[in-house]
Amino acid sequence: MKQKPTLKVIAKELDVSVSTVSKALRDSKEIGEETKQKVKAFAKLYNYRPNNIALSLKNKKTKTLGVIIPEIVHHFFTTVISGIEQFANEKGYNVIVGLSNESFKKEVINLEMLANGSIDGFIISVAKETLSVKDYYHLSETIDQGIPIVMFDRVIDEIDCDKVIVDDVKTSEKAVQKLIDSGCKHIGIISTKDYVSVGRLRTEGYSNALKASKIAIDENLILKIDDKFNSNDNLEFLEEQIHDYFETNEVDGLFAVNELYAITAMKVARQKGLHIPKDLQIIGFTDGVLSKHAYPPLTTISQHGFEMGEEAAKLLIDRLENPNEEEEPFRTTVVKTEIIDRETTKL
Amino acid sequence: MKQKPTLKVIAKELDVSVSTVSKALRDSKEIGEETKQKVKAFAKLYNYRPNNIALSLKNKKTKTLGVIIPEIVHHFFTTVISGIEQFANEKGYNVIVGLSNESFKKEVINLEMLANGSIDGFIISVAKETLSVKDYYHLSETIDQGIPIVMFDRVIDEIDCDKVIVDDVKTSEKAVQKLIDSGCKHIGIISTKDYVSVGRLRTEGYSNALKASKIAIDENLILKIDDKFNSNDNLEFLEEQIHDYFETNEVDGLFAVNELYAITAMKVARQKGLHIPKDLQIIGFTDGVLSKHAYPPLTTISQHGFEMGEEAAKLLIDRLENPNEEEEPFRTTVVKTEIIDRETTKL
DNA sequence: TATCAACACGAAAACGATGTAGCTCAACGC
DNA sequence: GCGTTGAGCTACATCGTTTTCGTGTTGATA
Repeated sequence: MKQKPTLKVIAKELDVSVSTVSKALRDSKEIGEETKQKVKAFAKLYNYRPNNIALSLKNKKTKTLGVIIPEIVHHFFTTVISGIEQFANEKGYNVIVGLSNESFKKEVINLEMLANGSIDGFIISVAKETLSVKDYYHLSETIDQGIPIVMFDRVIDEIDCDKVIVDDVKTSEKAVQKLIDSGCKHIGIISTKDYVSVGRLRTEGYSNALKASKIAIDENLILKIDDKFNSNDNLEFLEEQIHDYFETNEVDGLFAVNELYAITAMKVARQKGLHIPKDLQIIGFTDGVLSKHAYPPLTTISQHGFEMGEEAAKLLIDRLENPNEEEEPFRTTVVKTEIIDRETTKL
Repeated sequence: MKQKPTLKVIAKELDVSVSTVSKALRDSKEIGEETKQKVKAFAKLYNYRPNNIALSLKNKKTKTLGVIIPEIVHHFFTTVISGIEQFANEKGYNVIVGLSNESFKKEVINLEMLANGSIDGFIISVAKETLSVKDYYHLSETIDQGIPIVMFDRVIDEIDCDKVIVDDVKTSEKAVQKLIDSGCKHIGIISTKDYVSVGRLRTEGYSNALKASKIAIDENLILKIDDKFNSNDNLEFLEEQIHDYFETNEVDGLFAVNELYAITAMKVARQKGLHIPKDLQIIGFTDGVLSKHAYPPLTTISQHGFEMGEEAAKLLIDRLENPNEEEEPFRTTVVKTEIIDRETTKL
């Protein structure tokens, strides 16, 4: 086992000083050509690489981004991570991932674990529990300490920072409008409780679309699922709720705020003998593997997770590398969405 | 914006030495009770946290694990990451994620980017391209430098290190046996090219099962997909290949080495008017969201990704924290698998 | 011959923390 | 009165780099 060489050992070996080695490797003009060559050759031979930790300490930059998400077993979040990773890597940054598991406490712990010098900035999608208890101290404190945060998807209006979102309201309007245009008369929505910002906004879009077409809003058609936890932990619960919903409501169009809700609704509808899209048209939100490979393939809204990730990384790295007295105003990037037409709608 | 305080500023503020502050905070008996209290109170007030980077440099340990996987938009890998993350966090470790995108070059770059002090050890599932070009220098060199590696799922026999795998051969045997028991007479397999270890082993299990039942092996029934790249990049290609396969072969049982192959096969079969499971029974490998939410829900083999992740993290951290002259023999943990019976098989 | 760049290099501080070794002052024993 | 002891604190080295500020040796110039 050959240990990684340090400047010191190279210096000793070559009988020069540490500074000389450092400068030679960085091609400083202070060092003579001959010495440079000698040092470089030696460094290459022993495969010298500067120790990142030492550099981080010196530069007070780690070139590492902390990404904290509710769960990773989730197509949308993984595409976002891909985007972050790609952009970050291009810029020479690494990515540390922390999972909050939708828990407020774990989110706080993760933040604290990393906000001690390990990372330069955060990209975060807030846990449902955090949104529900409305305790944002850990976030504001982190920002206060000079560590920038970029929020994506689930954002907090009260916190001032860069954000990457989709236009949930407008997008949902478009989706519901499509349902209307396809002839649906009784359009329902399966959403989340209002504390989840995206759920609230998408419900708002749903209402807007109906109003615009002068369709009365029937509160019974609005189902707000209360899933505080991981999406897969309470699948039966979800199925049950949707089942009850179908028992008490007759709908011919359904807008679901995520693909799991959409897929589950399809499953329940099928059990009830409904044919999709003949008897019931469905549009989901978030284009993931489930939508693509569902039967029938689900018409859905793509929110371009990869681009959201890229954009979030870009915002963060921009801010990190241009600390213009941090007086730069905070930006909110709206990533455009797109309806992917598949087979659960007629149009 | 209040900057994070360091020992130095606390020391100056309280008019004691840096060492005193450090020791007071660590409850050293060298320091008088009074001073301790004073320092602790001050530290709490200003929310002092030791700088991780400085500690890493001093201790030559980063308490960070590097995880390099082919792609993250993939249910199996994300469950593994969840497992890694959970175990690592419990032990006070962080997780840096690197994506190889199935590319040899990106794998090498990722390894080098992290093997300069940023991490204490690696957990890796090797890129397909790496397996295909059989160039393992970056891996052996990393190990040679004293950075331990744990491989999972896609492992390399020639490299000596800790490994976490499932018993692909035995498991596949069981699956195919199940198909035989369910009355299938013409059983096919959709696998990968042989350089992907898991594909080769699962094909081996397939053959074994047939041999055990004295069924002649028909090479035509063995389809080896050559997808060097990301699973989603060449979906049409995959579909085409499977389509051709069905054109030239009559099968009533199918074993697919991953869920995407299985789902795609179901789709093609459906297009050909085959009823599942009446006309064709299918078993997949890897229990993901696709299998669970497919129509009909796919009978599949769960390889317990979460446990694999936990196990990998455990092996790595064990080795990191017990550097018993690194003479500890390398271990290979075999995580047990399980057939999840759903609706694409009769039994 | 004294002066002065230019050149090539080294010493030392700094980043933030820890731990060893040493210092100072008081109390105590004999 | 002198050595010993211990409590309580500080100085300093260290981890691996970078960078600023010297410093000694040239060779050229006035």
